[in-house]
Amino acid sequence: MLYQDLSLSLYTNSRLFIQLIQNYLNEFGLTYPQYLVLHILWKEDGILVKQIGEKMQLDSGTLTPLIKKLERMNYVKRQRGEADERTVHVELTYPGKSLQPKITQALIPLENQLNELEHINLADLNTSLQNLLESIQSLKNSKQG
Amino acid sequence: MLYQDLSLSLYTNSRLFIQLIQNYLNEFGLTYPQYLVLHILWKEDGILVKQIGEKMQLDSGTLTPLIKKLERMNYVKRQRGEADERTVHVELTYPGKSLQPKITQALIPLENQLNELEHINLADLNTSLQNLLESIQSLKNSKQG
DNA sequence: TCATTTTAAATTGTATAAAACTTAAAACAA
DNA sequence: TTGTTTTAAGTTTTATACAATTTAAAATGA
Repeated sequence: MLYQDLSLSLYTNSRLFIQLIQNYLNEFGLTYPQYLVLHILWKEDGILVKQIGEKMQLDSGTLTPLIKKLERMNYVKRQRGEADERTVHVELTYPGKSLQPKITQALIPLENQLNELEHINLADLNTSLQNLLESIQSLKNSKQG
Repeated sequence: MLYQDLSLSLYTNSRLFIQLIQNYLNEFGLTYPQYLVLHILWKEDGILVKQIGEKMQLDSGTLTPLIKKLERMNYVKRQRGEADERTVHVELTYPGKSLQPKITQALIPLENQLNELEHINLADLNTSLQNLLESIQSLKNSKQG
């Protein structure tokens, strides 16, 4: 029953890690999922809700209200696609762009703390989790076929 | 910025893994957190809400409504402590106990699927995540001190 | 003892998650 | 073309998470 322990480990690690990061996001009034959306946009601005959903594995049911919240905070602007009116492009506002260096700065202490955990190989763990994610996704997809 | 990828990996893996398990819990009308509480009680019946919270790293704000739901489903009974009236003991009912072999049976196909992922060492991953969890907890505690 | 502090649950309010459904637009197919 | 299907967002409902507060009981201390 190893997978039982694994699911519980993932569940608990995920929540506690997010709580750790959340400590540093509070001063900006951002939640972790909101921060993730901004993080994605800082790398690639103007993408569709659908594309954000693919990167985070979330659908519009979760993302639409979250992105509307970011819009009310004036960090992003939502824009209907002209060529395809079903789509919505999410673009950073100036305040949204300006947030990046501030948050990066604020997160440096956390990065330093985590780098001191020498007995943990973050790179290896990342690789293992990436492989696991692909396996889970293939299992989910194979159930549909 | 490795920890960024790590937090996203944990977040996504956790949710998708739970969705995978959830597929097998639907026939019992149970959610994953509800199943986890029952899983804990199957190993140790009659423990306190507080103790369940320590094992799952959740507090009464989450657990109280969840356990009340399990009580409405007639899987557990909540009982005020006699010696210490602040506490609440959670005990399995007969239907709650009877559920264990049924769910164990229903989860076998998932276990088989996961065992076929030979390129993933579940045991190693478990160990790494356990170490990570301890590190995260120590970081959280050190912030409080 | 009795006031103070701590503790275990419960409550309240906000923000996800996710399934199921709706809507409008685009793609497709006979 | 036009009827059917698919797709992208949005809406609704239910169930967590979690911070902050409240309540009642237990533990502590001068």
